[in-house]
Amino acid sequence: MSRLPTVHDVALAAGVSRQTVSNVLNAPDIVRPDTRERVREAIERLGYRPHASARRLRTQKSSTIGIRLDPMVDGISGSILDRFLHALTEQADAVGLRILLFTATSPEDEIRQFGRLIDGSDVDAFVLTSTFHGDPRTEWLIEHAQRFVTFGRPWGIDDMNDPRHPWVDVDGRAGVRDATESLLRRGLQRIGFVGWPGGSGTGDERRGGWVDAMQAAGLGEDLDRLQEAGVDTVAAGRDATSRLAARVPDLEAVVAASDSLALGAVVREQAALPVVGFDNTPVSAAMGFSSVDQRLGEVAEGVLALLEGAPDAPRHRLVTPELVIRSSHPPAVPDEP
Amino acid sequence: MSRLPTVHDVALAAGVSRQTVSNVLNAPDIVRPDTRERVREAIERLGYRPHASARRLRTQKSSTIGIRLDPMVDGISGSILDRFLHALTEQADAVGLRILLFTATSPEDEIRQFGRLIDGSDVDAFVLTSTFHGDPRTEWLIEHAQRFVTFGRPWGIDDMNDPRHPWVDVDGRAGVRDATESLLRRGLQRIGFVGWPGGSGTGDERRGGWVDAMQAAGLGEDLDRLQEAGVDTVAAGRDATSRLAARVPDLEAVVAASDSLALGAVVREQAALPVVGFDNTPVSAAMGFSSVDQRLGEVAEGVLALLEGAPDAPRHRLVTPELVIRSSHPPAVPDEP
DNA sequence: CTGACTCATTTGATCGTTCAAATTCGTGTA
DNA sequence: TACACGAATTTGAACGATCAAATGAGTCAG
Repeated sequence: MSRLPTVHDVALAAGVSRQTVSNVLNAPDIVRPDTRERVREAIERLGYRPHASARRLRTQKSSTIGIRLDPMVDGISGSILDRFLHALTEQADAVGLRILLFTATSPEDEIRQFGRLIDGSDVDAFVLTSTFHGDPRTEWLIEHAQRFVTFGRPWGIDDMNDPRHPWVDVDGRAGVRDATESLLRRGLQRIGFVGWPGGSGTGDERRGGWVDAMQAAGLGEDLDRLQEAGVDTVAAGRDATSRLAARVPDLEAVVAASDSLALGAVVREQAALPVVGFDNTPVSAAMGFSSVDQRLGEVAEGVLALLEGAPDAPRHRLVTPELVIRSSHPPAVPDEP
Repeated sequence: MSRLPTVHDVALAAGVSRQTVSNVLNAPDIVRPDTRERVREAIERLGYRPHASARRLRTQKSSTIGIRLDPMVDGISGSILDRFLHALTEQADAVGLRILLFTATSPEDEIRQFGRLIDGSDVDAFVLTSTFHGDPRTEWLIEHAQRFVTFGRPWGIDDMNDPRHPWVDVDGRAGVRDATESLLRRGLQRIGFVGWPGGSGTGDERRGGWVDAMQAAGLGEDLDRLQEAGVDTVAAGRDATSRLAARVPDLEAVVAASDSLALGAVVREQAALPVVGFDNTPVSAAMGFSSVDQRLGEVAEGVLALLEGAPDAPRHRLVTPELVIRSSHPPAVPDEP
């Protein structure tokens, strides 16, 4: 197999100079249409591909996004990152960006990795997942003037609108509100909520969606009695649902903060009650219960847009999730016209 | 922030030439110990990191492994790739290799991507997952003299020992045999198997492990009656278990070819029977049933070893999985001394 | 017909590293 | 003393692309 063709070879073949070839690739509009076509034809004919490393050396941009591959989280929801990664990879590819993976054992270690990757000019932007209150990583990145976007909003008081911290998040509140309203619209009223213990921003938001919908429906009385909480495992979901069902014998449905909790509810209830989960994981599909889908494609799109984005463009984006209705959902009531 | 230091800066600081700095990094043994130390000190002091792209341009090696990120598979088992990826990333990093992700919509598309990545000198080796009978991808890679390793053995007749096709796989047969023997050792005898429909190499191997163990225990009579099959979903697992239980009322345990099928069995049986799955996914942990762990760390290690491996080293590796026993397993019988 | 101006294209230099060949230095041998 | 030899180090060139500045070809007003 002979040497791969370079800009030089293409230039020779098309009877133009190196730079013109380069321009056809990077700034087509400044090249006269007929030359452009001739060069394109030569590129095609020779099967030329720009050498990524050479380009990166010259431009001093790696066009690569670093993302930490989390150690498998406990719950079933681990696959969200997986799907997000898939969407991100696909869309990044379309705009000429690559995804470089790395691992870390702690936030501090992750910061160490940031340094390594930046110093080696391996990446020129980061995507962070699973942000938490007082996250040292974002602070470090801001301090060191690195490009990044977080999937997950910052949970500090004022951080949400800090223009130095771009973020994309899913509007969990709206998602759970939708799910609850969907059940209300079908005539159910005693709708319980199984969530996470208070204090996690994400969890509180999701609970808030349920509260919103119940109150709007004039069912704001009994909300304390109708909710239970547990850590994000199937067992906790099952137990929480048990407690709830014991306290509210005429419970009509359960909305859960995650598919893990929802699966616990489903296992416990043996499909006697409609259950709605959150994340639309393969498990919800497999078990046939409804779930709120995070629309990770849109999240990925938002992340890339913010990474590229002009400084004056909005610095964050809230994606509205979508309720996916499955067989265990109660049948729809004919809509009012 | 000022410009990052280069070999030149380090050379100046240490009072040597560029090349000596380069040698300290790439061939330390040809540099005199005291010079070496002086250069190392300068590197440390300046915080120098070699520029990855420059190095790759010069050496014409990308030190990057391409791996396709599968579109989320249906079942729960999607997380295997996830965990494999994690192990691979971690270990690759340790030997100076990077992992580059890409996506593809079909094997043909994947082959197109191979071409793209090779032509752009983005990667110099591939890791393939989910190999299947008559896989066109491996053929293409062999044809085009590309370095690669598959996770999953080739299923063609003679391919297994083809030295041009290096592979690492998990010995599913041994895993299921172990699982079955573990139940036999605890005194159970009527152990059913819920597998995939015949014809998939992996599935047939796993079934084989169950057959092996049963026959070795002198229970080879009724094997046809004791097995059922279904596609790899929770629902299929539930239904297959139902059929099995209907036919074999005194069924004592179920061994399944996957955690998806196993979950179906668990849901159906409500923990009345011990169930053993395969893959040790988070779901098995969450639901508390035993499962066979693929030891993805060892698989990753094997993959990297084969990628680097000398041509005369063994061209494939079979990893023995490990049974993870959980609460739903029957209590151990005191071992014979 | 000249000069100013624009648009398209070319030329030389450069990014940071490593390869290959050249140089320097110390040491042992005839 | 001279010479060869090997080890340690240095020097010039190259990898393949893009940047910045220079050149060439038209076009139009004066």
